[in-house]
Amino acid sequence: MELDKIYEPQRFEPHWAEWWETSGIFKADASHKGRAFSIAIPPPNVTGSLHIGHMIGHTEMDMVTRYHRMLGDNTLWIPGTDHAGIATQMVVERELAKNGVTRHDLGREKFEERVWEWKAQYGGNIERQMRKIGDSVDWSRNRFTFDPGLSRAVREIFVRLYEKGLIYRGEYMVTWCPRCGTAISDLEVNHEDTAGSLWEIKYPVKGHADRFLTVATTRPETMLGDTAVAINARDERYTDLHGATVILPLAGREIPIILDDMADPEFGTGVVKVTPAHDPNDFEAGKRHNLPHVRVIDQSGKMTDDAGAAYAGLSREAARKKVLADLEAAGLLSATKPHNLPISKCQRCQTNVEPLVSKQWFVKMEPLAKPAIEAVETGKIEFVPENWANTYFHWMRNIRDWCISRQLWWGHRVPAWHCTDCNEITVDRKDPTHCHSCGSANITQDSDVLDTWFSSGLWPFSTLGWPDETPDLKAYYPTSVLITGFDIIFFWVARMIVFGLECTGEVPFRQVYIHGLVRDAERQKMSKTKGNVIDPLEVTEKYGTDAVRMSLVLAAPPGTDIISSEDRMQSARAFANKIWNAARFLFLNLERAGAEPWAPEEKTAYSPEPVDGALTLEDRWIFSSLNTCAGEVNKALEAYRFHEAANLVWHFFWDDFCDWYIELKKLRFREGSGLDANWRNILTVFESALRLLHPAMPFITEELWQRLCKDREGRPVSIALAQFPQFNEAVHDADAVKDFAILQEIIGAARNLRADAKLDPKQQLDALIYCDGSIAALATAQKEAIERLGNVALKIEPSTADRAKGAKRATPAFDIVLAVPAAQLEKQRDRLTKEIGDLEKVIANSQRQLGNEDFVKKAPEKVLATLREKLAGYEAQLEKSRQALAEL
RNA sequence: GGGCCCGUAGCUCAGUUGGUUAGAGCGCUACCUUGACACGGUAGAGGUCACAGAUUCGAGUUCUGUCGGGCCCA
Repeated sequence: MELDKIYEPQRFEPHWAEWWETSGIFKADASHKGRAFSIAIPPPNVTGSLHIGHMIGHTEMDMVTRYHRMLGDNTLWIPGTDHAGIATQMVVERELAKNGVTRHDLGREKFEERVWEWKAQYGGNIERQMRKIGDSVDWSRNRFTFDPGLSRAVREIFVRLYEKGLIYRGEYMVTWCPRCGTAISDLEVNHEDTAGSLWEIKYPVKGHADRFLTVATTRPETMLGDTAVAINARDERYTDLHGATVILPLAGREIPIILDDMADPEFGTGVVKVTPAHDPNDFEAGKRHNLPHVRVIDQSGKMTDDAGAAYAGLSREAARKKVLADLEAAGLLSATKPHNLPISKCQRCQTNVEPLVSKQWFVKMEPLAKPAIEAVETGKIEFVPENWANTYFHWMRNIRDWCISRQLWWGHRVPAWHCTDCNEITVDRKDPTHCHSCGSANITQDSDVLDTWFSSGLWPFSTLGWPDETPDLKAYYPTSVLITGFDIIFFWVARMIVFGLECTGEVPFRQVYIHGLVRDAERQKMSKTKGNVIDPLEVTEKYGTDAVRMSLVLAAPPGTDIISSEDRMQSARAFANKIWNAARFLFLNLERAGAEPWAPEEKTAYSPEPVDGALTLEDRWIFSSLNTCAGEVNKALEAYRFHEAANLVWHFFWDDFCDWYIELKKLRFREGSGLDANWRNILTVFESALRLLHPAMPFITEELWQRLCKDREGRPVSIALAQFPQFNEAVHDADAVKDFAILQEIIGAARNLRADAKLDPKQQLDALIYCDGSIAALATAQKEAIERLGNVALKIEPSTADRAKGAKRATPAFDIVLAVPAAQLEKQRDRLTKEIGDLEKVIANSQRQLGNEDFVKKAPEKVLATLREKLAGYEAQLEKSRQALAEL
């Protein structure tokens, strides 16, 4: 039973991590009778590895899952990963590139095989990490967004939406990444404020010698694709030019001057260039005015032939330089002004994105968004903290159609076939052999794949077997809560709500808990590209998984970001070490007492057992304290106040259980006593505390619980399956709590007086306590405790007795005097003087309040009564302190 | 430009519906290797709750404004 002197989590964590999986205790059973609690993991990217940011979410999910499992709920946590279209394709292409091979050399089919091979070999990284950190997921239900079942769900919803007219294909301006060679959604773009320039270019007006229209632009290279310039109709400066044309510099093309509100007369020269093929606003303007598109930049980011022979083939950057130089030479560049502008970059590869017109597939979002907004408005889905609902509403109410096609090879292929004979499209749940319009067999499947988030959006129900009505779907859907970071509210949360309602008619989850992001010491978001990620495996190796989990949970109150710091991990490890050593102490002394290991019959709340026919104060108090703690922890966990739950058990275990309870129980240990009531009480509290701690610190609690309970008959195989402690009104002992507080005050006063006197701490001092009635009874009963913990020899005197010489502390309940030589009393004097000053201030304050007629009239009686009571207390205290000072 | 959040002890942060002399962890100071724990114990120092108004008998907590910082969206 003996434990190592120092807590070394590395020695037992791997064992329990493995056993939790092989024993199958987290495997859910859909036929379980309990209330269902289910949670779907936000599927991490299959190419990814767990960073510390995931770890907070995983810890919170694990805490809430373990908590519900211990409540006896029918609990399921579904793990899995997503296939991460662009990211995975990039990884595999990079590998091929090492051998000078491109995906085109392999061909689509072979390439896809290679990706599957890669996935089999490296894709399990994040799952291994999840096993290591103790996630209590059901691995038998592990899912991948590209699994056959989930792919069928994707196909089903695509066809449904297509049939409803909610998926369409068309030529629109989309955000294009020239490096990735695919369209991406607006969400996959980062905007960075960058110092750039605003160039002013003079466009000669045709037929008006020496008349120019000056346009301002941040992207001069796109002027080659201008097909108009716009002015505002009410701009009087240009009224005479209505209907005129200008000659596009460098290109020599004649383009119209159009009247459009997009030109703001107040801003700059009031003239804007219009490039419908390369700017979203201009694209719209082009539609309004029927302007032609001149495409000057291609899909790889190079200038096209239409840009003119002088520019064709140049990169965007080189073209800009040349255009500016050429304009300058022609005397048409009138100004270059510094200008800050947002530059849009591909989230994956940081390449500047390009707005391009191309043929893509879209989901019509507005009709789908409506019920999704209502679900949150009516409270069917609740955001925690609730202000995140604003972010959600804002996005959903301004939603734009979703471009779901990607020009990639890794992903769910668009289930649409194009007919080469009639040009119609056939979309079906089963691969068609002929065109549904003309019957021709000359059909080919669309080459695009779907956005990964299209499949992730189905996750809460596709993982449970949808579109089939499986027992899992019936038992666990809707899921209970989604726990995730705010950065994917749009990407994922919103789309799950949309798809959940559309596919199943029900919300995908009832609550959404949004946690903060973990930031580094400079408050930077952690990201692979910045290279500031903390590897959770490294720190869990160093401090133990439990300590890292605890440190994160404590640092993560709802609605705040989490600053990751190794200091916090160290202090959490110190806490784990404390638990370990408390157990070590108990086990050693249990052996010394000659008692066999023993654990109480499992209950959710306990009352203390009498020792030698009577309940001890420390037992009455600690059971009350445990009871209160259990109640508060339950409340905190129900409300997703993880940090509060962690704080409560920390305080209970360290301050109450270790510092007071164990210290007092040391007085009652007798060698060879066997397993007496003292021991049964201690072990009962300790075992309950382990259960309270288990959701946050699963490893150390499992290790110690197994050692403690291994021989108990009829026990669950794991603490993870034991019941979670609950509050029980009947157990609460208010008198004990009150008396114990006075005991603590007596001991505290003795220690404080001694410390101020700066005497040898080993020297036992005489102490006299002056009190009457119940306090005197308490002091008498707890004489040994006071003497031991205060290191004094105690005498109890009536309050009327003359005070002895020495250091004195006066409180409402008692006075205490420590026999300290007069020479050591200086600090006492300072302290009393300060105390008197403080009291005078507080009394003046209270008197002023009570003297205020309005206050007395309007404040509730309860507040008045407590204040009067307190004032009386302060006054008595002041009197005592003054007297004490005088007696020094 | 629209929206959200933050400003409390040296540092990082709690403080739920307004009502004890505002708390924790780390750090700091002094003392202590007392039968588990120095990853420990005991005692202690440290705050005009960013600023200015308003509401209220009463504001760290509600409202308005100012300043400073962060984030999201356009």
